[in-house]
Amino acid sequence: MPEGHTIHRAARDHQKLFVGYKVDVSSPQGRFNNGAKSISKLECVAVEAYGKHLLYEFKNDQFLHIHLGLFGRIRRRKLPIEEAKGKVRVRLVGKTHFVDINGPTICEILDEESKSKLIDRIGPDLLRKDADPNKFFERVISSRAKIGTLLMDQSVVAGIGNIYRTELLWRQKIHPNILGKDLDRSQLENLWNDARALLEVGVKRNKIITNFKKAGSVNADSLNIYKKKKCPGCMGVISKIEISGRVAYFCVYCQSETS
DNA sequence: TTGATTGTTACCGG
DNA sequence: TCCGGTAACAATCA
Repeated sequence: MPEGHTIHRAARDHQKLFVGYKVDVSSPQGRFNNGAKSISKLECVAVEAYGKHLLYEFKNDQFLHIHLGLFGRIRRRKLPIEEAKGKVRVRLVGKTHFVDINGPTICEILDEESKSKLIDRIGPDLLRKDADPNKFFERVISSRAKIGTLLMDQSVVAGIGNIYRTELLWRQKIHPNILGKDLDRSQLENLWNDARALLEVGVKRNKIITNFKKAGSVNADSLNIYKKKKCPGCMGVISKIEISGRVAYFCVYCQSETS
């Protein structure tokens, strides 16, 4: 379900719901990853997103760390509590609302030290003001890996997932198989700026939108080529390849393999 | 029942 | 050390 925009949107929303209040955190199925106990009635002092990781900070330097993985979902409802839908692994109960989290790959309680370690291994996050794009440029330019792989590597740049990868590379006319070291600085700056702009739209609209043609026109879809057959640019056939275990789409004509 | 899916990590081999 | 490939884990739906 999530790319970076989903997590940042949740962080902003949950900040309003939980910060300053005592929140009950429990795992209805008793399944925190590291076996830690629930957090009970501790004041929530911050909710932050780092890439696709969601961190709730409580008093006494306790952190609830959530990663939704491929299938995770977040449901937010007004109190009173309703019966859990599906397999709820984490439930947060605040003053006015409760939040159920289904299917995360990670749901664990961290201390300050392990939280710092986590943040250290996450690359610059497109949606954070403190992100340093130079770290992204340097990693890519010195790498022999494909740009299609690097964009999905969250230690290189945080927030991009499989759909944005395809759409970004198409918008910038870059073939996913081009190696990082073969790209130039301006291409990387364009990638960074476009990625950030697209993710910000995603946060605002709660939807991945990479095609901004007016509704009513022939190509009014919100995506350009992801899972599509025809390139809206040249009307050519869209190709598929697997890169880092996920399917990437590209246009042979618009995205040249030689940079 | 099978396959696909907006993700990540550990481990191994080259 | 870097890079690619594979398996494991998570949950739901068509």
